[in-house]
Amino acid sequence: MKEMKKNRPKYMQIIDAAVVIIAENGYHQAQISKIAKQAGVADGTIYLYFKNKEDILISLFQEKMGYFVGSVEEKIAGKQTATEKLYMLVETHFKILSDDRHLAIVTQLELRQSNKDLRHKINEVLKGYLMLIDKIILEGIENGEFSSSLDLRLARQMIFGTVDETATSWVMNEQKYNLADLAKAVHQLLISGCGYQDNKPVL
Amino acid sequence: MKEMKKNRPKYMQIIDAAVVIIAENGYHQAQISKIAKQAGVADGTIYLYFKNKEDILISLFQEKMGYFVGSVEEKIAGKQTATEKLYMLVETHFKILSDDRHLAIVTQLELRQSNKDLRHKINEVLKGYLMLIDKIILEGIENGEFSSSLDLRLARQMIFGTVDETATSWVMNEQKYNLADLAKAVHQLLISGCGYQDNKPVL
Amino acid sequence: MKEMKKNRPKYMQIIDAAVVIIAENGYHQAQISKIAKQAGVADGTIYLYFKNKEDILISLFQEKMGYFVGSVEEKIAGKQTATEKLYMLVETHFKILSDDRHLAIVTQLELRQSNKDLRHKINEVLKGYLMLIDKIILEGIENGEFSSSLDLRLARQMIFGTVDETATSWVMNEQKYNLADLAKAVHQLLISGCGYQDNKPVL
Amino acid sequence: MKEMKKNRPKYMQIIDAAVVIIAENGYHQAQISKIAKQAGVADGTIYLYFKNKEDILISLFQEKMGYFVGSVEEKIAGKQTATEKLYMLVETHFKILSDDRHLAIVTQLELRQSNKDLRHKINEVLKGYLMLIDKIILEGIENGEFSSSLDLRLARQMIFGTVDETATSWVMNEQKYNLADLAKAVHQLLISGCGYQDNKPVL
DNA sequence: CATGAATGAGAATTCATTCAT
DNA sequence: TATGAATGAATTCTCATTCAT
Repeated sequence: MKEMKKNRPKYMQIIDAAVVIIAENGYHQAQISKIAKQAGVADGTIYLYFKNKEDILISLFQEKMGYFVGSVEEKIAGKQTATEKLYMLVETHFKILSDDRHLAIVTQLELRQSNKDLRHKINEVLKGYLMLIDKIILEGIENGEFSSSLDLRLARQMIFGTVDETATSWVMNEQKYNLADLAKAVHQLLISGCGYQDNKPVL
Repeated sequence: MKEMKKNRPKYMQIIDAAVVIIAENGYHQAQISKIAKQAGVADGTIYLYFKNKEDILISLFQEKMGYFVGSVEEKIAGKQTATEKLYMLVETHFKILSDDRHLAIVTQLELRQSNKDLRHKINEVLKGYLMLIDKIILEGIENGEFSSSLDLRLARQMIFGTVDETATSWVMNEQKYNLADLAKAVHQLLISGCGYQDNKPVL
Repeated sequence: MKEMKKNRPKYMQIIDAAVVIIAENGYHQAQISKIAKQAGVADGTIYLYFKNKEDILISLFQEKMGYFVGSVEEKIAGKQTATEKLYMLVETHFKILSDDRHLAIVTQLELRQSNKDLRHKINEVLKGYLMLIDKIILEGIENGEFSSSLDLRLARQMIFGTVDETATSWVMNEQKYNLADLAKAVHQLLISGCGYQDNKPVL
Repeated sequence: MKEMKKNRPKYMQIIDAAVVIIAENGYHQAQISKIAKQAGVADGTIYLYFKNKEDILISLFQEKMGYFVGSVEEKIAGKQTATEKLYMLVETHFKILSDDRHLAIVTQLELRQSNKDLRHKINEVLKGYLMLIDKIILEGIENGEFSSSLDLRLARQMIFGTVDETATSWVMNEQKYNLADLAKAVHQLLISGCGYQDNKPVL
């Protein structure tokens, strides 16, 4: 039944309105009435598509994170090496945020203000993305691109932590510079670290 | 005037009460009345030491982050190489959080629920810590330990992002494993990255 | 026009659905959408048969109270004395409620939660029943069965108040005992009161 | 702790304000803000004395019903016979309602619109009053004033049902006549019933 | 006749902050 | 200094009713 609701045009209309309103007003100033107005529907209509306010936020995150995972998977598909795949992940991640500045503000800053419950639910959704990272790491280890002594969890946390922190800093600096341009250098860092190793570019 | 207040015993008493209350109840359930009760003072008394609720949280972060920076600086002092210094930073960071589980919950989870304004102020406080990281990176580049092509900002974001994400995951996993034990592997990752480079342990 | 509507099958279908829904969910949880679902029609269809929600409840009460009055009149018809007629009234009243536990809950508990306006309208409908009681009392006074000093209104209020309170208590006690069995004793009380008067059973 | 609150003047101030507001606006139009304004306090102050809106209503009923029971007990104290005691109960009941027309509206009409939960709680409070009735009935049976074949529950339901219905009718007729004047006749009815029994006044 | 998606008004409650004592 | 009773602003969600199909 909910699947049906998701396919009705107002479902995405409301989610997109929520992204705009939260980005422009902040999480705590994003009242349902504002979102409804932005979406061009009545307040009550929101509740035909979402159980409550929290449900809007989780759905928002699900939809957008689904797009993240889908986009990355698509970009990765044609690549042969884990190194190249990791690059596509970083690039795609930065690209999507660059292309939708509202979304960037919402995912990097505003949604983190949600309470613990919501954050745990968001983390569940995030798992799909983290598993994508894991797959790349394991592939890299298997084919000898990556160090065989890598701790999967720590490597994943470095990759996600670095990408996320880079994106957050960019948003907090009001997106003044070009995030997408950083993909190459970030990727290089993730592959080779800070240390001097006769570093040749990896790509 | 504030300096004077800081020296009065109730100042730290209230901050410590805030850490406990926020850790145990969550950011949004940490009412002034609860903090006052925990601190053993009346609600109104809090306002003799802090301008408002936000001021408690910033002060809390300042005090604790000051301790972070101080501790790391102390540990670093005796080390010769940037590599060693980076290790001490990671180790100390993890150690402090391991030793004060309430503080870990507050800084890694709860305080991030604050609004954008407060987060910007917290970021100001964080700068002292980030500058410490910068100093290590620059030293590493200068003496040839680190790659000369490092982008200072990105390297800092990788280091902080990785350490922070590792700590946050640990807290979200209810601190089930030993965070301090991860310092070595995390440090290795930061120095050498994921890539295969005939990886020898760096320490 | 309304008469025509009453004859269409969906009219009673909706009223019966309302009885079930109100009995099972309570007055305030008996939404139009639930009643419509139970009746097997669309929400909007309800408004083809009833002006508004209040109109459903009044109509419900009218239909059921009409059945009450009709049943009592029928039972009374063959009886000679006012005493016997009063007995038939009490017995029939209890019998109808015993036979339809949903109806009992609705009339004794749920419908009383309606607002003052609706209650006044319900009282109008109730008048038909109260007039039946009046007729019995007057007949009793005329033929010497009842005290000639009876105040008609007070006697009516005692009879209705007693029967109603007995029924309500029975419903609030979850209909655990047999209401119909109480008819004789209640009737005796109404005729002879509490006082000791060499009480012989009146029937 | 709550006992302390009850003794602070604002406790009764709020309850009395609630009686006025509910009587004048009806149960569903008695918003907290109206009650607060009438009581001369801020909305939030209400919640220092009452857990929630329902708690105001239960407390209101408790306080007033306590006054009912207390008044009746006091009046009964000096009387010798159950017949006289029953008279005092009816008279006091009618007198209290006559003297406080707002209270009459609230208890006879408005409070009955409350939901089932609240009604069950109100019924608990009512038990004190019903036990008073029971005591009178039992005493009357023991000393031979009342019929030894009385069913306690039914007799109680007749007495309460009659008094309550009489009061409710009076309120629904907008208190146009004098309720207190009816005490004697109602009492006579309760003692002797409708039947002709060479009825001499019982008092 | 029948549908059911859309509407939009309306109110209880919390909690940071104040200020008289 | 310290207290804690009082303040009052601010927002989600429900559901009777409508009307285009």
